[in-house]
Amino acid sequence: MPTGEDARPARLMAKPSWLISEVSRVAYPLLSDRLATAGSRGYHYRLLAALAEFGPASQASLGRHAAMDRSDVAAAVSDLVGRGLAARAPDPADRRRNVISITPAGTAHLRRLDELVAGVQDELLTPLSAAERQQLTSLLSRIVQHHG
Amino acid sequence: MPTGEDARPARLMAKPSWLISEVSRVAYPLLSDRLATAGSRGYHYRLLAALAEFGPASQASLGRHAAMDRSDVAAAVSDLVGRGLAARAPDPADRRRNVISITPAGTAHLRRLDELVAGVQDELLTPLSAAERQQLTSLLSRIVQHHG
DNA sequence: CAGATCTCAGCTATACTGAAATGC
DNA sequence: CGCATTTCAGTATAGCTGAGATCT
Repeated sequence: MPTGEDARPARLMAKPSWLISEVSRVAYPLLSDRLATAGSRGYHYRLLAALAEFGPASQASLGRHAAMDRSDVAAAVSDLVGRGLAARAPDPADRRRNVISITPAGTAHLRRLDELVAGVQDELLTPLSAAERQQLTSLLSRIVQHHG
Repeated sequence: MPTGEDARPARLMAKPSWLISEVSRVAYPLLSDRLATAGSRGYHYRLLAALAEFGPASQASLGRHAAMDRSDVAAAVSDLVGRGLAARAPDPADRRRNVISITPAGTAHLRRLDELVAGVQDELLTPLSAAERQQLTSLLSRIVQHHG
């Protein structure tokens, strides 16, 4: 094995879509492992965040806020309810719906997850200055908004 | 449903790791669908790129260059060989290894995939100027290099 | 012996699809 | 009727793990 095998094809290194997927691949286990220390996954954090910021909502509405599929919302909400972090109740005004709400324990849990997630940002963006992190966030936000 | 349900929790929108995964989620079907028009997937492009730029290599070496798992390399190489885009031959110097090489048809196919992938970059980065695209690429590259 | 390579079976999480039952 | 909601079963992919056989 003569030369460095960690080298990547130049074709890939020059493609933003490749870099994005590589950073995403780096970020995923960082986030996933941290959340796991609190017995949670990304879906749980996203749902709790949506519940905390937008208030009680149906599962369908929740899925739109948290950018999750209806199918995955159902399963993840059941997890949260099972752990006492959220409550599921029938909607008296529309009996097709469940109204999901965050519990006090859920709010406390979200705060804990917030700290874990903040730590991941620092770890992921270590090589960037504060100004560069802001720049990156801004550029990515515009891409996300455009494809919204 | 009073207010916009496309709104995302502020907690998420402020997290680079979330934005990265969102952009990655947008980019994936763009890339995947385009490559599918040529009967290929991301793994195929990455392998062909590594073969074209680093020359014939063992599957293990190929996996390191293309950032792929040994297991996935085996399956994807079999795909390429089956389509005549790569060749698999035993290494006379080390009989544990297969030497994988790109064929002329593989080189031609790679050129075609290159055009498709280039189109995806434009589509993904539509809202950004040329300078901003360069900036984004640079920031992402530094993150990737740091976590290499 | 340790260590590398290849193959295969299987696993997890994300993301998604289809269908059915229920209700507006 | 059309449409929305929930639930369940199932699919696909990327990425990864473990085990075993082979070879250096």
